Amino acid sequence: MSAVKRQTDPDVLLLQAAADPTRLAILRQLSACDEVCACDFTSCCDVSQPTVSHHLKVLRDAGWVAADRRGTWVYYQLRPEAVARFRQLAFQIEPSGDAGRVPSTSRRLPVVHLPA
Amino acid sequence: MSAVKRQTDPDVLLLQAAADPTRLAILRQLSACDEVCACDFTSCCDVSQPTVSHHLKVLRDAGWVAADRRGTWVYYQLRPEAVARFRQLAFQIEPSGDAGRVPSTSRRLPVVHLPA
DNA sequence: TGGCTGTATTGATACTTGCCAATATAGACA
DNA sequence: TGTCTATATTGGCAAGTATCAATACAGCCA
Repeated sequence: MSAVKRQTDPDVLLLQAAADPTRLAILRQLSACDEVCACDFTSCCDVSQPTVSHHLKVLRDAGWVAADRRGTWVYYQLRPEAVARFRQLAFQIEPSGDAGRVPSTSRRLPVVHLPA
Repeated sequence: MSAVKRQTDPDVLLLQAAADPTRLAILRQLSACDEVCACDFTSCCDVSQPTVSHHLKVLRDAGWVAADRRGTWVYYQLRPEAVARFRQLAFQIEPSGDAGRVPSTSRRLPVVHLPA
């Protein structure tokens, strides 16, 4: 039941895919270098090659990353659509009383009220 | 090892707390009404009272919500600091082509509608 | 005080997930 | 063809988690 519910909410899928230390490290790596070879994640994430491959699959299935095979190597990059959806989600969640206020710790971001 | 790693990254904790259908529903409810009684989540989330209480505890521990007891009832609300951190994270993850862009002035987010 | 209501915790269970070793697959090249 | 490298998948295990029933706790009121 809960498994069904979970799989039907794309936002939850997106969050779940990002909510892992290894996968968040992968996403951050992809933010820094726009294209990263799969073999490079093995060193940066301190896990075995099959584990990296597994996490990359999770990120692929969630729509976070796109894979591009060139010969033997597979290069990964962030999918802008997923990043956009993540940002929309970030702006959906806001203290209703504070709508329009920017906390001191954050950059000055536009407070956009997006449709559900 | 992974458990340790996970617990040491506050961003992962924040994401993990949000990456559950029930808890995301709670966060969205709190975005709509800035204060919600604990008893109201039972109906909106379609889970039992102990389960709601459990999820509220997870959100509390992650810093997402604050609890305010008034007599018998406990009212919950979003913590702006958590919302701000979540937004920072959302803008930290970006296709490298967008790096350094200031969102408030040029809000040309790659808003592409994702396929299901 | 006792009884009532709302909330939190405990205990048990089923499900999910992260991990690695072993293996399979894909492509390059001789 | 065969071998080599890079990547993906499988199988199994250990750990985590979502859930509810039962119970405990907190606060109101008679």
